[in-house]
Amino acid sequence: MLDIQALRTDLAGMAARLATRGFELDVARFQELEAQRKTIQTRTQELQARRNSSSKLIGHAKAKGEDTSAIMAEVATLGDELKQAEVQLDEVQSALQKLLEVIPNTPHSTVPPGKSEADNVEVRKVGTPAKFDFAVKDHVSIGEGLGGLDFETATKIAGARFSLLKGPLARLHRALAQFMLDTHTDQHGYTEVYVPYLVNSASMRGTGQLPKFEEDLFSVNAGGIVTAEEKIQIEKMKQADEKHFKETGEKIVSGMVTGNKKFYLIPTAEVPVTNMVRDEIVPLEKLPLKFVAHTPCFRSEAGSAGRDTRGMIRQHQFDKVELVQIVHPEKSYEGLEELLGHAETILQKLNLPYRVGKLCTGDIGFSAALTYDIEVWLPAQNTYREISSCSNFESFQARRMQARFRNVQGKPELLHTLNGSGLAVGRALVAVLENYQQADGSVVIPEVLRPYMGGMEKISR
RNA sequence: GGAAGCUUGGGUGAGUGGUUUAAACCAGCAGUCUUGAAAACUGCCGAGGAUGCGAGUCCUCCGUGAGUUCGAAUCUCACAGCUUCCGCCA
Repeated sequence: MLDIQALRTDLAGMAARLATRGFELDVARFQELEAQRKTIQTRTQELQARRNSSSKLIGHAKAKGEDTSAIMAEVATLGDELKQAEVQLDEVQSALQKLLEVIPNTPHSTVPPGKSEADNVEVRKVGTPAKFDFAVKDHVSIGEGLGGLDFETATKIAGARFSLLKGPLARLHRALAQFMLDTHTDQHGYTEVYVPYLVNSASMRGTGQLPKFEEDLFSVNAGGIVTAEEKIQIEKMKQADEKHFKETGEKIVSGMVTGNKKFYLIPTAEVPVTNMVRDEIVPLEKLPLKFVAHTPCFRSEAGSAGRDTRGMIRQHQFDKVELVQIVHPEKSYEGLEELLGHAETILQKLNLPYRVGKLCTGDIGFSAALTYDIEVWLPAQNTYREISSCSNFESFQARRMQARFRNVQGKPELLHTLNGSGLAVGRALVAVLENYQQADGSVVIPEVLRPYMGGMEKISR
């Protein structure tokens, strides 16, 4: 969420910055709502002040045993007007909030201008793709050839966009995750955390997935899956009950129909980990906070029908090791470079060729101010594919979450949040299979992973 | 799933309808004293917001949301969370 003060003081400037990333801010609407808010808020507060002082007078008078009927008659006339003003204020405030919640972050000044993925800027290329003296196979053929990758069974169990790993390949997948976690905790100073995979809507709101991207998420209702029709039915029953109790004045008994609790499946560990500091004031000396978590990630892939349908590139469920830093605002860009380096280390240790790119204004995510993508070389596709995305969100998420620290003056100030994949485990597995494949269909295990594979050097049929 | 209790500024915690503005203590900050530190003493010390050039004035917040009232931390209802016990369970 953007700073509403920034919008009030420099609306045109903010609109211009948002325009660079292709977002058209409804300036007229904002101004209209702001004008309304100002009028209504001032009037509401004035009425509240009058009510408060009159009520206080009644208290004084009653204490002295004086007659209060005159003041009470006067204050009684305030009631309706005040209630109406409060309702109006509430409406305009929530309209403003709604408008604010769907405005993306402003890009950092160093973000290259551009419209799409094609305008992203390459920062560096590391490692050289190996030359193969045989026809390379993609990870699907390699995995199936080794008997360790089984999409058919996964489809039977769950459906499209799921995968099933078996034997040494399942272990290799686990080895990758373990290796990443150990590297980040032992060498990069991150604290490992284990977190909930289901979160509430407040957490999704905090990191920016809600309210705008609900269709990308999976959700569940505690107490069983509830269909849309059932939901409507429950809502009707609730309303009928409420009406009944209001009309009759009967007491509502605990255990009557109540709302179902909704959980969202995390699309990334960013959500639970970053929300650790939601509504917190972190002491200055605790900064920076650096957390690493290995979790499954669940994405509906609603907008990507037909894309990457072969293999395990784009799945409804995949594992990821996520790096999160919660830092002092002055340290966030320093932190981003550091975090990016930590993610790169994994690829270097695995000896996988990759390149780093800076996303342009048109391709950058909703909440991010600056994003680096790391793409790993996939020989079968003869191209680099995204395996990590490292972003600085500045105070955008912190403002939504009210995540703050106490500055040297002792005043609460918004933190900056950063995160990046270190790395996507499924895609790392794909990269290892394809880059380490041999002519006979076997796959050599990268040296750093062998301790996690019981010393195994190669996976063959 | 059942029962009981609880939820108040960074922490502990008083506060059962108005008489002052949420007491007190701890932590924190500043100062006095001291060669320095500690102790002691003095003062400051929740968050968000409106308005104003400013000093200031005002509003909101006692788990969340409704309600009763001229007036609610306090009364009523619902929900959430925590603690303990019972049941079930990996």
